Amino acid sequence: MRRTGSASRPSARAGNTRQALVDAAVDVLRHEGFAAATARTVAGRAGCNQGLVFYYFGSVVDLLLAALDEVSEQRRRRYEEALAGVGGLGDLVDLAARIFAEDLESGDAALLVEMIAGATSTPGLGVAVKARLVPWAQFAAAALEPISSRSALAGLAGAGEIAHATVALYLGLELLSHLDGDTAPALALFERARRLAPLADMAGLWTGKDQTSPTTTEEK
Amino acid sequence: MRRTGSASRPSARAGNTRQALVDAAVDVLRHEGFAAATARTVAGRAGCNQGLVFYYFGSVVDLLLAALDEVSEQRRRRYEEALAGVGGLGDLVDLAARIFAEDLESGDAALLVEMIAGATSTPGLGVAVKARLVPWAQFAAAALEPISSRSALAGLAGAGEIAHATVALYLGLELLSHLDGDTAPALALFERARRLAPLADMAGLWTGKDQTSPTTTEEK
DNA sequence: GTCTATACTTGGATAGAC
DNA sequence: GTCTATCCAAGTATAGAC
Repeated sequence: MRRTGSASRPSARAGNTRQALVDAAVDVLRHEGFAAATARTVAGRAGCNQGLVFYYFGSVVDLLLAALDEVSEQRRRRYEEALAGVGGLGDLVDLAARIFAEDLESGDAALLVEMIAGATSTPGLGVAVKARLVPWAQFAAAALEPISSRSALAGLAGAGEIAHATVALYLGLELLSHLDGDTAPALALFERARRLAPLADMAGLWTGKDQTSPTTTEEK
Repeated sequence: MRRTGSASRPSARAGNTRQALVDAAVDVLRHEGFAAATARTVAGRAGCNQGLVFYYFGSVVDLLLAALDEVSEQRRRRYEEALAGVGGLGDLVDLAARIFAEDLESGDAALLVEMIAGATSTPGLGVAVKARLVPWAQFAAAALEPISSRSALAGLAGAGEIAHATVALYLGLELLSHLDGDTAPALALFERARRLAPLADMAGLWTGKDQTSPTTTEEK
């Protein structure tokens, strides 16, 4: 097998140190948190020298933002893919439950929360993180659109409001779950929602693509 | 005016350095975040020497926990006082909106979130914070009790589940608000809830102290 | 109780050899 | 591109003077 030029141990990186650093940063943020995500720790996990963090990213914060970008992009793709198959409130709750469980398990949700909370003590990080949060809010708004703008609830609450609340709930549940590693309460909540979804579905909370009022029996 | 014994500047502390340190820690956690809450920063704000943190609290973390205790106790008292006057869903939403706006404004919610998120990178802090979170969850459960156990929703979801979700939403909204200092979305959400409350009230979501079901007038 | 001084550690960032 | 070496700043914690 081919070795990289220098004599350093090949470790976890196959010729792409920059990517190895991003991956390592993701890993550290996920499991050790923002405060532990130092240049030395991350570089150590990537199997390379600490100075390379600055060579590639200029600063630690920029590396962490790159890590956030990485998972955000992955998640966004997966979410939108999954959303395509949703045809009712039951489906949507199933999807939300699955997504949340995955993000909780993988630590992706934790990473996001750490970056948000860490932004408080790093000037300028707040706006950068917020910009990267926009896609998540948009995804939530899109997913909830059949409820917020075409259902029986339409007009009672704005789509943006519902999306904001949903993202907040997602983050808050992660925060609590991560506190003691107990994901049971959050998962139970989604399980409950899953069981309640059919009821709400029948009550007219979800409407199909082109159905605006229950008066016409055109095509379903 | 009386001066304290030594020649140091009287600053913000009137003879009680320990309390001044706690207050300063509260202040720093509120506005600068967990990562900025170092012995030097806090002691500086308290107007005393950095070494006194260790003299009084043994470690920085223990000082921060004392700060968390301080605000938790204050909040708990205020909440329970306010809860006494609640007589319907409308009242409850008003109370929640007011409490949340206050906690957002004062930074108390931010302090809690910072401690939770910071716990990730400090071994042992997680359980300590969780223990201090129990009263908040209990308060939420008590406040929501008329909805979760005696209303039309009773049986659909457990009281613990609803309380957990409520606390999570509270924390998540703070997280988002603090990100860019924009509290508008969160406040708009509560404003919306406030307007919707009367509707839900009429729909039977709230029941009085001794009303258990519309069929029997016996006591439960 | 409070301060000064200091030991020790860790982290961000740069310079320069290879 | 990667490493070693190093500088400097900041943090925790302790010792000891007052």
